[in-house]
Amino acid sequence: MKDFEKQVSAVKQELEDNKQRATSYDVARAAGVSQSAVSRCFKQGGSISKKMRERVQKVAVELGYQPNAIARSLITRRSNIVAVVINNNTNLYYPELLVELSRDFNKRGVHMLLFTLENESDVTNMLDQVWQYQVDGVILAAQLKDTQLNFFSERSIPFVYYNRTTESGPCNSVTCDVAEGERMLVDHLFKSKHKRFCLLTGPADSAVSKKRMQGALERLHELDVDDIQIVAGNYSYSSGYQQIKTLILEHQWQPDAIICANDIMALGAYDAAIKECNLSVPKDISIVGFDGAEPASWQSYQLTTVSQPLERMADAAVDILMQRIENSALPPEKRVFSGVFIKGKTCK
Amino acid sequence: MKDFEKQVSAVKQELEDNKQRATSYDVARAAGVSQSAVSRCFKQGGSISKKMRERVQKVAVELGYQPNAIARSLITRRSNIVAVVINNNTNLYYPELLVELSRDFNKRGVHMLLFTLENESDVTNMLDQVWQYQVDGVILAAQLKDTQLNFFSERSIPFVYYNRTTESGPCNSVTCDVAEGERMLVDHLFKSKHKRFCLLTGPADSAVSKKRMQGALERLHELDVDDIQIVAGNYSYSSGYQQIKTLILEHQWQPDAIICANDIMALGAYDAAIKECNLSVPKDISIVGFDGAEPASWQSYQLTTVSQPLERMADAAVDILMQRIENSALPPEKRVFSGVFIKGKTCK
DNA sequence: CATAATTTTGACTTCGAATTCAAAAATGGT
DNA sequence: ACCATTTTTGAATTCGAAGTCAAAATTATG
Repeated sequence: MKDFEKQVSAVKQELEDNKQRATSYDVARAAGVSQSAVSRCFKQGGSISKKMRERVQKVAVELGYQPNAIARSLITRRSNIVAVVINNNTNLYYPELLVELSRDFNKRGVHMLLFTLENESDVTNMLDQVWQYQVDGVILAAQLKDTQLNFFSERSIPFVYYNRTTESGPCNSVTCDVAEGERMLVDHLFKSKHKRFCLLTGPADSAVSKKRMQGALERLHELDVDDIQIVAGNYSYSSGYQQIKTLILEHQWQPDAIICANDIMALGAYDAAIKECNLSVPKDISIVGFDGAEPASWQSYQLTTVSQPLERMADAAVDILMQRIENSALPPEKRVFSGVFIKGKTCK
Repeated sequence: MKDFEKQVSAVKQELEDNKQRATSYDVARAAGVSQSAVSRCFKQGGSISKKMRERVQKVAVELGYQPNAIARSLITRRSNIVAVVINNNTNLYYPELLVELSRDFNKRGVHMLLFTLENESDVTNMLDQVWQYQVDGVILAAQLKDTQLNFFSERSIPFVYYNRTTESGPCNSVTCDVAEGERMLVDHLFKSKHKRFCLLTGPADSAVSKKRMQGALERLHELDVDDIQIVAGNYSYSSGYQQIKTLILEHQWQPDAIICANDIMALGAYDAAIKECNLSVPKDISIVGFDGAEPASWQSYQLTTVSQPLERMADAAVDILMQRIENSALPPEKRVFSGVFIKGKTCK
């Protein structure tokens, strides 16, 4: 056995005895080089000779060495971690979003720290954690107060608002053109002679719901429709079900079209209309949603809706964020995508 | 202005000028104490006088200081980060799981690094990242090869298998008693005189599907049923739809009961039976699933299924993992939960 | 072959918080 | 008021990789 190999296995033995993981110093010692050399060896484009690189790499593999990302982050001031914040109490369709974001970030060697918010205290906690963990950036798929957004700006942590934006002032955001989408839906309903409209909203504090309902209302007003009833749901299937059941059976007010703030509620409304009110969809009543959630396309439903281009929106969000991380001087950017009208079978 | 306040605002100014975030040294300097004191102040049960704590805290707030979690992790060898790995190409119901895990971990001040796997190279990449980021532990809601599991054991990274387990040898896992669940379903069908069974499986490489289908098969054999057809799906709604449509319309073999590897496929099967084959459920054909996914309970479906106690399972997984993180000497533990039979309306 | 130009290398410092240990301060008992 | 005991405090070290800079090794040039 050569001296070289002897040294390697000695170090290896020592690490095992002490149950320690290999550090760059260990690799250096085993390979008979300096720690700097090991570091450079793992750095893209580091100034290092081929011979040295091979030698170090061989030892690194032997010892199971991988650079400690924590230590690296400390000195480089780059954690390669981004926070993704989603709002849990809304039934908007986030699962697919997470997968999509994860795919995009991983491609760039960036990792996702996931935060799910349920109440206000979660928000402040999240802000603290984001700060403590030195995340490089944040994707916000949750509604925050303006003062909470300031938290990021003050600390120059780049962030992108997903599916939301700020009305006043600049910020990075990726949204779907809600007004346009709702217009398509309303126009479609109007053209087929619907007269009495019910709007089924999301939770009162949801800006997304507000935006969508407002979009629909505006168009309805433009078309001089004023037979409108507004009912408050909370994005969930059961809220859609209950609200429509109550509206029609108890309040005895029967719309000929229901415009829902999201797809899942629309499915609830659909089931209530059919099962509870003995109505036929779309003969007696039409129903539309918004999102393009998977179940909306199932045979039993085939909901008429506007589908958000989730994949492109996720790509855009990641893109915008990564750009600001690389170059903090870039000005804010709002990217707006058009939704796709899906002609289902829940409208006349 | 007192000397004290003067010093604080001087430091604050300096940080702002250099666009630096406050460190414990800055706080120490501003408060006229040592860095050690600042550190102790932020440590639960640190040996520090009330007066000092208040003084430091006041300055910390003033400077917007929060301990740098990265630096802390480096010295404490505890990142307070766990990796959660989910398999993306299966349509099992993970979204709720993520929310549940997130809630539990956050309660304990632990954060989730999310990994979604799509192919084999994602796995090796994930393993490297887990190692590099010094995660304290791992929740595995994805199928891994034995050699890949060894990666964790060799490095003594605690991990918990979710919804899966190893047959041979010990490991931490949280599962639902699949055999028992399938037995309930089969028995239910058998009692109501079903004779011809179709099993609709998940993807061939899914251990979960294998387990579930095997459970159903075993019980069927015990009951001396042998009129069984096995059809391969992939957990998705559309695979369920297509496979059942094809089976009944083209192969002209009509079962009187379909046992699906998961709920979402069962819903596809349901729709295919009704819309494509003009059958009535449950009069002509019965359908059962497994999971307790949300859409299965919707009025249009009301699927008969076995529901997994997701919340308790998530709690258990977090619990087991955190225990092993605190105390690495604990022996492995397999926790098995019973599923809950949900008598829907898709069975005679 | 000598010298200049270039590349490669290693010693040392840095990032920011936690911890050890000894010194200093506060407290208690008489 | 004195000494013993306990509690607080701060100086110094540590974690592991990356970057700076000067020394050493290599290559190029006349």
